[in-house]
Amino acid sequence: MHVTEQCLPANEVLARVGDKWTVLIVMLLGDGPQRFSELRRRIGTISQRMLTLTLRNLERDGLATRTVTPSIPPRVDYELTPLGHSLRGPLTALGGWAVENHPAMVAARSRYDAAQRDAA
Amino acid sequence: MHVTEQCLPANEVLARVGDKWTVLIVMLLGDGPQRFSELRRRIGTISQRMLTLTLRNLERDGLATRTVTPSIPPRVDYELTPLGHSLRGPLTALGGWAVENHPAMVAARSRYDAAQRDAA
DNA sequence: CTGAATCCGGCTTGATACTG
DNA sequence: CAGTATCAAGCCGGATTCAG
Repeated sequence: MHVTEQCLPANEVLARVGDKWTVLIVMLLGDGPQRFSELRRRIGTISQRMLTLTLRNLERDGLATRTVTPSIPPRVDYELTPLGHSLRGPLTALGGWAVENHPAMVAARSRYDAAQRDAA
Repeated sequence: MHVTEQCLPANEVLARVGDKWTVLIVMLLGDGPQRFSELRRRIGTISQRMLTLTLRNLERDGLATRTVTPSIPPRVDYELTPLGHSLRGPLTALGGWAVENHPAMVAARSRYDAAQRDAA
């Protein structure tokens, strides 16, 4: 099996999960079901629009469920599906790599940029 | 430690690696050092511009090295650094999840889109 | 062969205002 | 409270052309 064939779905998942808010929200939902406003408050800087869009996409991809309680005021809870929970494993693995090697990447960038400046 | 703090570097790495070509190129470079034209040929559909940009970013982040052989015609080889190789582990883990669960995601999308059409 | 420079279309994100 | 609609801005990726 060629590498490229493995990479098509892998890249699609990465592109999907690599957007600005998905990882954060999946991890927050890992703590258990939560309301829209609770997620909004915990993230702090996200716009209503992006929170809605990201949650919609998670629902669409079968990673989360959306439960509406028709009360006044209305209440909507989001929860990871088993599929969504299963994503947390590989995600935390990559997260572990990130926290461990992020300093090295930042350092490499500084060196590279410094070298570029010297050349200029 | 809050989840959000873990997620900042994690998301940065994912955003970096979630672009259109990085994963594929890292995996191809996993086979060993390769020339610019060889990568171009193996990928097939990538533009010169994006191959150059992606490789530059890999070099900048310390994930790959760029070796120029000043001959005529010039020859440039790219190779993963130890840091780059260490990324392959978590990457293949997520890749495994992707190939395993990609069908489920596609199916979930179809269901969701069908439900949306019915509602309309 | 490898890569830089330019232009351009599209998608993603964000701010703002409005609704049930 | 939980959205939807609209608009503007910015970045990404692709095609093309030129250069060492």
